[in-house]
Amino acid sequence: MPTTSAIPTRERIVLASAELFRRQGYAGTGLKQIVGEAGAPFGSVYHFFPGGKEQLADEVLRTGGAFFLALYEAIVPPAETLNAGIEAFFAGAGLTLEATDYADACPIATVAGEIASTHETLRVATADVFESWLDALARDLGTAGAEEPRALALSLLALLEGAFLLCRALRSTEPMRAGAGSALALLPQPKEIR
Amino acid sequence: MPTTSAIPTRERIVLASAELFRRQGYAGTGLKQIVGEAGAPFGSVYHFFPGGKEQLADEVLRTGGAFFLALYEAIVPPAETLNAGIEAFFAGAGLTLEATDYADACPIATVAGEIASTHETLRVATADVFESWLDALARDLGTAGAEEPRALALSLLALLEGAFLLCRALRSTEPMRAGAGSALALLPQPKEIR
DNA sequence: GTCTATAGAGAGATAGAC
DNA sequence: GTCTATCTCTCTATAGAC
Repeated sequence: MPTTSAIPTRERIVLASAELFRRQGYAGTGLKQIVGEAGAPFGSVYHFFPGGKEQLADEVLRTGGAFFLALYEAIVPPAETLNAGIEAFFAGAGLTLEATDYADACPIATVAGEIASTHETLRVATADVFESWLDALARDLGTAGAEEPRALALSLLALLEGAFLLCRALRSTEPMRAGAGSALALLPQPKEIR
Repeated sequence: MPTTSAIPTRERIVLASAELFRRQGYAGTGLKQIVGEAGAPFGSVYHFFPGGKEQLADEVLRTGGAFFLALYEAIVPPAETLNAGIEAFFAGAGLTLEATDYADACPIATVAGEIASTHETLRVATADVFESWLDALARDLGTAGAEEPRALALSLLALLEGAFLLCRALRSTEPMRAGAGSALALLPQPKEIR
């Protein structure tokens, strides 16, 4: 262990921003709070992100989106069946909500809602992230035999996002469990003898 | 410069706040912007809402929730079948999104997401509103023969909320149409006469 | 390059004139 | 009671010391 700092300053800023943005939103999170949480000097934000808060948020949304996609890829495709994979993903979402006192839900939804009509470049970033998720989900749905993979992917993602919001507002995982049940009902049923 | 106004100052403030909060969120909307939009003097906010921004937001969330519930009651129960009512409600949501350039979605979702972990009194307000909607929806689902009305109501509301978010981010009504299709698939099928 | 100090704008909130 | 003027605080952003 030659040197001290484990995580570089730039990365600490991105990680702290990701956590705060998803919990408090974009406008509700100040750069002062971010550098405080990251243990970084204020000027580092503009050293690493000359475009300021908006450039930082853009990168946070895209990296958070990529991380969530990787989580999906690690859980769903390796599962024995698509149903089991989707069920595990919803269950994991509920566990994370409980473990974080209903703070950590979708990494981009809170920001997506508040900036959709006001910050066009960030809106595009959220759209790109959602499309990347939809592509992966539709791919797996098609493989599993869904007739309209794109439409079903949209519905399943909407179910998840809506359940995230309701769970946080109601402080309960009941909406996530209900959403999981409905998700399974919408999936193409595994081939069976009829 | 008008000497009198048809709508009282207090109501104009609430209406302007409702529009701005749902589009820009709570932290993203300033009181200065609200009174500017409402054509009211700044001091009126603290005259009518001594509790400041948070008291104003609490009332905005609750009145917006009641209005949306009234919209539901006006569209869904009078419909010939529950399926037709739900379909009409989703269709209306899509039309409103298009007509407002994807600005007007759920009246409380944007705020609900950003304050869930930071403003407990507002979080309770959003929870109360969601529960009032769920009660009405579960009531109608039970009447229509759903086996688990509460769980299904949660899923349908999650579908709607998630579709709202995706529509705004993608600037398309495709998620709302997909959500409507899935909503109908989840509903209890109308009894057949034989 | 890293970090501090501060500028300038705008926030929420308040006091007091009328 | 209605409305104006201003207070203090915090925000994003920048300049410059080290």
